[in-house]
Amino acid sequence: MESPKHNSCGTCSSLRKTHFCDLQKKALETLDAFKIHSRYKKGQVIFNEGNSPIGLYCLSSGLVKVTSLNAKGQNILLRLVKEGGVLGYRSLLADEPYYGTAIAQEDTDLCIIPKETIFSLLQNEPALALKFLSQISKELHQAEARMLGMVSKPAGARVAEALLILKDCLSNTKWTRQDIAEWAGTTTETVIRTLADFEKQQWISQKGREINILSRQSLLDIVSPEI
Amino acid sequence: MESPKHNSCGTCSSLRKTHFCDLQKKALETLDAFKIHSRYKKGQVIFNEGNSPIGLYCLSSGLVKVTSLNAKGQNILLRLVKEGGVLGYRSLLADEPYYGTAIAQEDTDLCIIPKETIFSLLQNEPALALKFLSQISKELHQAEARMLGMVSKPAGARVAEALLILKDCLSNTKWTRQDIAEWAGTTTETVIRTLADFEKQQWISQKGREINILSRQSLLDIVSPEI
DNA sequence: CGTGTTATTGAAGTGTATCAAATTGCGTGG
DNA sequence: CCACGCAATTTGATACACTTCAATAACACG
Repeated sequence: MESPKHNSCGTCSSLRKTHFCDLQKKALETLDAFKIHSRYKKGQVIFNEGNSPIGLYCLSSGLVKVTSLNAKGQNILLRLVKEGGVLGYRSLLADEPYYGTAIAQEDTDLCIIPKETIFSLLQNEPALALKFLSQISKELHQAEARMLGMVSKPAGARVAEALLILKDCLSNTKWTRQDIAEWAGTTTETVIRTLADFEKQQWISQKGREINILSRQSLLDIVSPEI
Repeated sequence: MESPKHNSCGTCSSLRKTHFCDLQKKALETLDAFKIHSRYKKGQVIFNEGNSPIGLYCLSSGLVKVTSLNAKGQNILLRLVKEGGVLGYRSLLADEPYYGTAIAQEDTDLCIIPKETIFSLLQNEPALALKFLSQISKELHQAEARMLGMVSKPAGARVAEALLILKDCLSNTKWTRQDIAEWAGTTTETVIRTLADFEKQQWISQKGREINILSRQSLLDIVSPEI
């Protein structure tokens, strides 16, 4: 693995994918001056439910999942963040404790931008604030859409959706049946039975724990059935 | 009914409850210059799912509900906005069409702030942008918490929650069993059976279509049961 | 090559949806 | 002001998708 070349945001390979891509040199230097680079191994916890945010996490590589405990004591996968994405901004901006736990799903490189730095940037860089506004607005949409799905779509459709999203996000990650269940808001047993069903329909194939999508369209069809 | 004294935001009775409360005189004058006052009677549609946002709605009085159609064709109540609240900002900021329909639940007075005006304000008033960031972040939390509840809490708990929220929001509004069902993500029949149950437990009383909460604590207990 | 984790299968139970039909409450116009 | 008619509410019976629990099988990892 190459050594982390994170002396400067300007040379970060993920800069162009981040919200900070359009910052002027001077603002980037401010970022550089205060950010703290950090590295997490697969499985390590980045922050815990209940913690108070100390800053914003910006991923330069890897994959992080944020899960939250529901009323039945099972975890639900709230979001996935990959390189170029930001993590922990919701709680930071709302000035609330984290309500989810962030775990490195793969080896992850990230920078922590201290609270004061990011708030100062947001105040001095209107374009940056607007980018955050736009992103959170989109996530709010996704969250509400997902809520609608949870009450109205059968488990099969939610499993299909989870499959597509997880595969899209990172296909080389070893997603377990439980990961799928946590996204779909159901149990592992239901996921297994549903996957067996999908296989019978020739929409996917399973060898061992691997899942291959054979007909993406068929899955999409049951996610959003055309009336 | 008094005539709408909406010549100026500075004299608006709801100003202090809005995100615009801390604006300097000059910025308020900009708002005044471009805003359009409008009035909706109970039941009237303010915007429809699929429409493109033309501006931001700021309520000076009344109550608006935003609902969205789910996969089974039933409506789900997404949010309630009362005086001082803003409406339609999510789609505006994300630059997406509305995915919900806004209906005046009561006679409503509001001002439409054109898209250009609000974006210009957000760029020139960092504090305003931060307020919006904070609000949307909180709503994202609520949406995700609600999603967790939808998959993990039994219908009874969701009905109790809906009761509390709808009553809190405006107790003098005539909420129907269907309104409750739309918030709880269930059917009117289940709501009725659940309410009958609550009445038997002496947590509420029903006379005709009226519902009175007798023991708020008991309802809270089943919403978030202490383990 | 064993040991713990993940996956699989089966049977039983249950919370809710669904459908249909009766009843009540409420606003409206005669 | 009453009666009418429609909408909202109520109740019952039935169905079923999904969870839950339990026990076995396959896999991956040291």
